[in-house]
Amino acid sequence: MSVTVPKSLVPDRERLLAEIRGAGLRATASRVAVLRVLHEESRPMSHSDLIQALKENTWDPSTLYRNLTDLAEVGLLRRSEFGDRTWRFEVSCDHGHGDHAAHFLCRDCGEIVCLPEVTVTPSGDETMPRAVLSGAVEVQILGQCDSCFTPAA
Amino acid sequence: MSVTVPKSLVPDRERLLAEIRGAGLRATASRVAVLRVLHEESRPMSHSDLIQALKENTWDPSTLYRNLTDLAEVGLLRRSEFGDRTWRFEVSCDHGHGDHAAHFLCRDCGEIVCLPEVTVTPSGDETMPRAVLSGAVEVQILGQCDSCFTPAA
DNA sequence: TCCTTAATGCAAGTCGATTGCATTTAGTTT
DNA sequence: AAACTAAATGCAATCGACTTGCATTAAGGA
Repeated sequence: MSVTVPKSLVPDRERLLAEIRGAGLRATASRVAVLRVLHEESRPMSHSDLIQALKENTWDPSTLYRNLTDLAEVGLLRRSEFGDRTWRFEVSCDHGHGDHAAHFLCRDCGEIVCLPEVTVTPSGDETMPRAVLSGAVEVQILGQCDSCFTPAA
Repeated sequence: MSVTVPKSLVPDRERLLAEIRGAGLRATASRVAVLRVLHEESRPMSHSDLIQALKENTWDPSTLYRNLTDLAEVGLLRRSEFGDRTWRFEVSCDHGHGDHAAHFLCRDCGEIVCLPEVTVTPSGDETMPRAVLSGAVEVQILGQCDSCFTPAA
C-alpha cells in the first residue's frame, strides 16, 4: 500500500529559475538543486537532510545552509523549528496552508505530520494577541503520535 | 499600568522541600533555588535565564542544567521548546493548563505569552493523530505579537 | 554519627547554526 | 563578446545550547 507522489508537480528547471529570480535572488546551481529537492520531498527537511539528499554534489555545507536561509528569507521556503533544536525547511506553498501552517509533532519519535487544516479558537479574548485572532499564525501541536501510542503500556 | 504579582503564591521553603522530596529527588540548595525562581517568575525560563536569575550564587551551569532536566523529568517542571532552539522550563501546575498547555510565541521579539485556553478544531478528521482528537496535546502558536505589529510599516 | 548513593563541580566534547574573508560567478553593462 | 560589480561560494573558525565523564561532595536514611 504505497502512495505515488506525482513528480509532475515539481516545477521544471525553467520554473525553478523563475521562482528564484522572481524573488530577487541569483539562480545558482545549488539554489536550484535545493529548491528542487524540497519540491520533490514536499516535507520539512533539515540542513543535514539536504546535505544527505545532495551528497552527490560537492557543495559546501555552509553554502547549502545559506541557500536555505536565503530562500526562506525571500519567502520561497518556510523555516520552522520543531523542538529538536534543528531548523526545518519546506516549500511555502505546499500543503495548501499558506500563512496558516499546522504541524503535528510526536514527542516520542519526532515524526512531523502536516495537518490539513485546524481552527484555533481562543476563549480568553482580549488578552489574545491580534495575530491569533486574525489567524496570521503558525500552529504546532505536540503530542504522541498514533504509532507511539501504546494503550496501558 | 502594572500588575502586582502575588508573591504569596510562591511556596515557602518547607513546601518546596516537600515538592522536591515528594518527587523522589534530594532537596539540594540549587534545586530549591531553581524551583523557587520558577515559581516566582511564573513564565517559561531558559537555562541562561536561570543562570542570570541566580548569578549571586556560584552554582555551576551544568548543575543548573541538570537541576532543570531532573525536575522536569519527575514532572515538577514542564520543558518546552519555542522555536529558538532553546529549552524553556516552567512550573507544571501554573497557568491552570495541565496537560493542555498553550503558548503564543512572537517570531520577532521572542516574547512568550501563556494563552488562557484555546480549542483546536481539526477539519481533516481521519488522518488526524488520536492525540489531537483527544486533546492530549500541547499547542504552540507562532506569529507576531501586538508590540511588534506595525500597521503599514 | 556513619555510610551509601545521589548530586555537584570542573573540564571537555558534541552538534547545529553562524560568520569572516578571500575567491569565484551570475547577471549586467559596455 | 569582453568587462565589470555585486552577490554567492568555499573554507575555516567560531558560537551557543546542550551533554557527558569522572573525581569529589553532601543528602538523608541506617
